[in-house]
Amino acid sequence: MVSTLADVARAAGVHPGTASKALNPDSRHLVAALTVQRVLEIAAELDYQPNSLARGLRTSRSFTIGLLVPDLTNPLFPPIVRGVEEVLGAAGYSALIVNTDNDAKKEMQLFMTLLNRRCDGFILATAFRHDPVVEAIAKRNIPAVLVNRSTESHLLPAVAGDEVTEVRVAIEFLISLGHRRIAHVAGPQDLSTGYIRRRAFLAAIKEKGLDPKECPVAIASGFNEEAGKDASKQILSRLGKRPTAILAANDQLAIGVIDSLTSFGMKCPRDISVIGFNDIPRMDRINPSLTTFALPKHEMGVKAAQILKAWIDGTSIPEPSTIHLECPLVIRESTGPAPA
Amino acid sequence: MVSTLADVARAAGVHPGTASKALNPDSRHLVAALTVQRVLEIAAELDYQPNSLARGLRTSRSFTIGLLVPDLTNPLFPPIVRGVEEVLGAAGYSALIVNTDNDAKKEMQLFMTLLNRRCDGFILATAFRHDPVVEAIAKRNIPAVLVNRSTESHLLPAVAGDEVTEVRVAIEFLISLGHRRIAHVAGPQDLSTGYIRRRAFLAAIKEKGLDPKECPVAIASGFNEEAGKDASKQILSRLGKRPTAILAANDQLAIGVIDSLTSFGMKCPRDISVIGFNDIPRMDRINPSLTTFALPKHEMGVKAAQILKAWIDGTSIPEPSTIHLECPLVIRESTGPAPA
DNA sequence: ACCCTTACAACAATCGATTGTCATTGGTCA
DNA sequence: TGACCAATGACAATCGATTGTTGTAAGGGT
Repeated sequence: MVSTLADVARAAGVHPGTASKALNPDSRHLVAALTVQRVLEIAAELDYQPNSLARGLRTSRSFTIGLLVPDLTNPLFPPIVRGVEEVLGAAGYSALIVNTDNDAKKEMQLFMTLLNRRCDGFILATAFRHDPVVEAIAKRNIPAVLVNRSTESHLLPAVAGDEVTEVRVAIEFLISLGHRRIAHVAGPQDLSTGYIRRRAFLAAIKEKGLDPKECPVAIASGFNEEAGKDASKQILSRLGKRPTAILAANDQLAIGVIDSLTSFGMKCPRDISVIGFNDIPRMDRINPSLTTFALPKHEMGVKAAQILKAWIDGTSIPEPSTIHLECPLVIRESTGPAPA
Repeated sequence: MVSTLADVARAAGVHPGTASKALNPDSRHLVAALTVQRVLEIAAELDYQPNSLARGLRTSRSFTIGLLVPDLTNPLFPPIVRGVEEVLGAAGYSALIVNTDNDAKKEMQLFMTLLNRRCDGFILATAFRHDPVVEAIAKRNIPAVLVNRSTESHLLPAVAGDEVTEVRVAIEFLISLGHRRIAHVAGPQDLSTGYIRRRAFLAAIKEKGLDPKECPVAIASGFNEEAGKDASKQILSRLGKRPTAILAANDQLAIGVIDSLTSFGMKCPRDISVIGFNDIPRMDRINPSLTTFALPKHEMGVKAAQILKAWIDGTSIPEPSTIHLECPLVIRESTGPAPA
């Protein structure tokens, strides 16, 4: 069916080992130019393509990377994946992509299957703040880079947004619009994106001298619209004055917040301003369009892939620290002046 | 670092071949129960995991499938991918996913690299009506299933929406709203999704006795918003009476159509009703929310994967014909009664 | 008591490519 | 002319698992 190295060697009248050397640019100098040419021609003629399994077995380099994402249908991740593939694909790597659904058990299990496939490296968009998979990777000293999320213990390099700055910018922006009572719908606290943004929110509130009692926080059970709606309702049902702005830990939560308003007879941005995170597609077209931070998703993927590639190649062993990329605030209709 | 079969065999005091048989449920009966148990225990103790490269090389089964999509950031595809992984992942397969960007050359090249990785089968969401990759696959008799798109020559099984029916339903629905001048923004004609829908549109117009001269068609250069906008402008700039409804070949085109209206001083649905295809996420939240056909994306992935799995397993060799899944019309704000 | 079957496990070949070692040839230099 | 060296390519071991073949001992039947 497909021709093997032995086929090429036979047709060229040389030993398979010689054919291998002729085909491989690095060892080609060990073979006479004439022989190289003959082998090359016959290889082309037979449409020879090396069997990556055999090569991988021998060289223990599979030119495959494992890419773990929580859920591809979350529009945050495809651009990251594309950034990764752009860099790694050009270098000859293919990506095995799996969805973990934020399930730690599933994550570990899928990681093990990828490991058995002898992936040369991993990119994880799935990290929990305490993540057994990350620990397993670090212990085995396997090249891997985190993206979007980071772990509490800095075992691996990570690429993420500059969340602390973003939260501060959001609060400053809301204050500039006259808001004083600002609430936060936080994401799950076992994820860095949920935890760091909440801590940054509390810090920013304090820093700006706002009254913490009037700046409540509700923790959503997931990064989805339903959870955002629930958390928002918690905040709005509290006794005392309602906030005039809500910072949500991502766009889906923000949408949930906006959805929750009608049942309180309120409207965004008239009564409540809402800010999200990430700027997933079409946030400019929903109603009201959403003010949010434009996470450089593609760039994050590219950056993470570059670090991983250099690590695998042995060009540079990265520091296990987080690279923070800047995210511009995109101002749209969901934010406006605080009601009088 | 990681333990091999030889390690397990040595520790258990048996020959590697015996250990292999003990570990493999199918050949386990060839080994004494006591020995099986000992091998199993030691394997667990050493955390033995078979090297899939070695196994794949020997058995020529990699338990890997190749998944070609045009662009993961198009929200149509992630749900399909998840459907595929749900079925195939459970059966022990991992998926190598690549983006072709509707570039035939890239498609062929990526296919070849996947082929060298000895994928057991392929799922293609990338097919052109005439597709060299599909031909190459069919010629080599490799298990593969098309999804969402089909080819002109039915070389491989395909899973797609029931486009002809959908188009007819759309036209009937618009007629029932009083529309008589209905235009079509078609997709690229080298894709079945562009071609079939256009042909179905022409057929439905004829069938319903509408005047073809008042039911113009414009062909968009791609399935994106910009191309939809351009095509729509072509239609609206024509001499004569403008259409009161436009059927777009997918949701992104429909959005482009809606965007184009302002420059003509028109509004959807007041002046023009718009219908899309696929019901990608958040079409219920844009303004106006979009009437469209809810393509069962996840189910398509599941179906395609099931067919592929059965084929690979040799359980059943599928007919190279297209399975059409039903798509309900989701009626939203973008369609309304024809203006008087 | 002998033959035959059965159960078991060791053995070895194999998948396809890579790579270090070794043998041969021809040429250079003293 | 003889020693030496460079160039070349054949050879063989190897990666790790699978699987058909072979050898051996125990057990059953007559």
